[in-house]
Amino acid sequence: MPVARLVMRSALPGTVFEGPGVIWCRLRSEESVDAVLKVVDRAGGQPLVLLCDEPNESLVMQALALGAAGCCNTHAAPDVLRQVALVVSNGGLWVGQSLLKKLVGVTSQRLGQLPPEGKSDDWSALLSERESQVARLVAAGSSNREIADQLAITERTVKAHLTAIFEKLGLRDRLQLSLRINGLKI
Amino acid sequence: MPVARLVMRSALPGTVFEGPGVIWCRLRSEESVDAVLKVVDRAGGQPLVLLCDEPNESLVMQALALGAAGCCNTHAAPDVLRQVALVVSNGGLWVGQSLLKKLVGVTSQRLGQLPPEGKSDDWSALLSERESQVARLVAAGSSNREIADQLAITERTVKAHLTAIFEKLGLRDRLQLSLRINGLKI
DNA sequence: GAATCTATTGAACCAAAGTACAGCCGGCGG
DNA sequence: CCGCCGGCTGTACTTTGGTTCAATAGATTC
Repeated sequence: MPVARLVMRSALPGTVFEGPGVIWCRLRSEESVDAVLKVVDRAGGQPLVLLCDEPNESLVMQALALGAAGCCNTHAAPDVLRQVALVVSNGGLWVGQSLLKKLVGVTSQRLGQLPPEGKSDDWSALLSERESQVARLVAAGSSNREIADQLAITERTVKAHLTAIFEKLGLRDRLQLSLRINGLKI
Repeated sequence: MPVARLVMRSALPGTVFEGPGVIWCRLRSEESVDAVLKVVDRAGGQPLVLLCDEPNESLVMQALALGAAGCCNTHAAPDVLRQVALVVSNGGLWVGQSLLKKLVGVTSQRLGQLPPEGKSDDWSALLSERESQVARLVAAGSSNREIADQLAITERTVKAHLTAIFEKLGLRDRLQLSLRINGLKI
C-alpha cells in the first residue's frame, strides 16, 4: 500500500520521494543519471531506486555504477514495484533478468582474465609472459600495429609472438585465439 | 523462523533443501559449482542460493553465471540469511557489498569504451537475415572461405555482407564483430 | 662453456581480409 | 512503371595477417 502511493507521487517530474527504507527518484528522459543522483541526499546509506520512462541497459548500468540499488520503469506494475522495494530495502540489488545474464557473463569472463597467475585456464600456463600480453591484447580486439605501439616493440615482433602462440595453442588465427582467451572455445 | 531452520538442515554436506520460494544448496569446499548446480532440480524457476564454507569472488561469480540468485557463507548470521531469502524470493539478486562494487565497476568501465549508442544485442535488429547468419559464423571463428561454403555462396559475397555489417555496426574488422556478437563489448 | 629459452628484429613472401566500383536479379511500395 | 532494397557476383586493388628464411642478445640451466 505505501509503495503504490509512493510511486504515484514520485511520477511527478524530478520528484524525490523517501519511503520506508527506500529512496525513489524519477528520472526524466532528458535528464542524465549522474546529474540526478548527485543532488539526491542519501542520508544513512539508504538504497535508492531510479524510475525511468525508457530504461535501457546502458542507463541501468550507469545508475548501478553510481550507487543506485536498482532501476525500473516508471510505469511498472504496482506489484513489481512492491517487490523492488522489498528487495532493495533488504540490501539486495534489483537487476532485470536479461541484463543480469549479460552482466554476470561479461564480468565472470573478465574476472577470469585479470589474475595473471590465478586461474586454471591452460593458455596462460602454456605461454610466456610476453606472449600472454600479446594474446590478451589480441583478444581485446587490437590490431598488430596497435599492439606493437602499446608494447613499444615492432609489428614484426608482434607477429613473431603470434606465430609462437598459434603453434603452442594449436590455433589458426587471431580470431580463434580471441575465442580461446575469452573462454568461448576449447 | 523457517529460514533459520532451513539453514541448519542444509548445512549437512550436499544437502539440497527447498524453502518457501527459495532453494538452498550447500556447497562443500571440494565440490565444483557447476557439478552441484547441475544436479539440482529447479522446478518452476525457483531462485537458488548457494551456501559455501569459504566463498570467494570467483566462486560467487561462477554461481551467478550458472543461474544462482546468490551465494553466501554457510555460517552466516540468521538475520542475514533471512534477508537473503527475502531478497531472492522476490526476484532480487543477492550480491555482497564488496563484490557488487567490483562487478559494477568493471562493467561500467566497458560502457565508457564504446559509447556509440549501441546495446550489445541490437546487432540482430540492425542486420538483415543473411547478414546475421554471416555475423554469427564469423563470431564462431569461421574464415570467409568456410562461410562461403557453408552458405553456398561466393567468398566475394561473404565479403560484401561483411562490409555492410561493419558499416551498420560501426566496426573495423571481424575480430571486433566477434566480440560484439559474443557480448564481450557492450 | 655449451645448450636452451625468450625477446627482439629484418627482408621477403604468400594468403587472407577488406575496399572500390561496378553489374544483375527479384520483390515491394508509391 | 520506377525507385529502393536485399541478395549475389565479378575484377581489381590495398591493407593486414601470418610464414619462412634468417640473425643478435640476455638469462638460465646443466
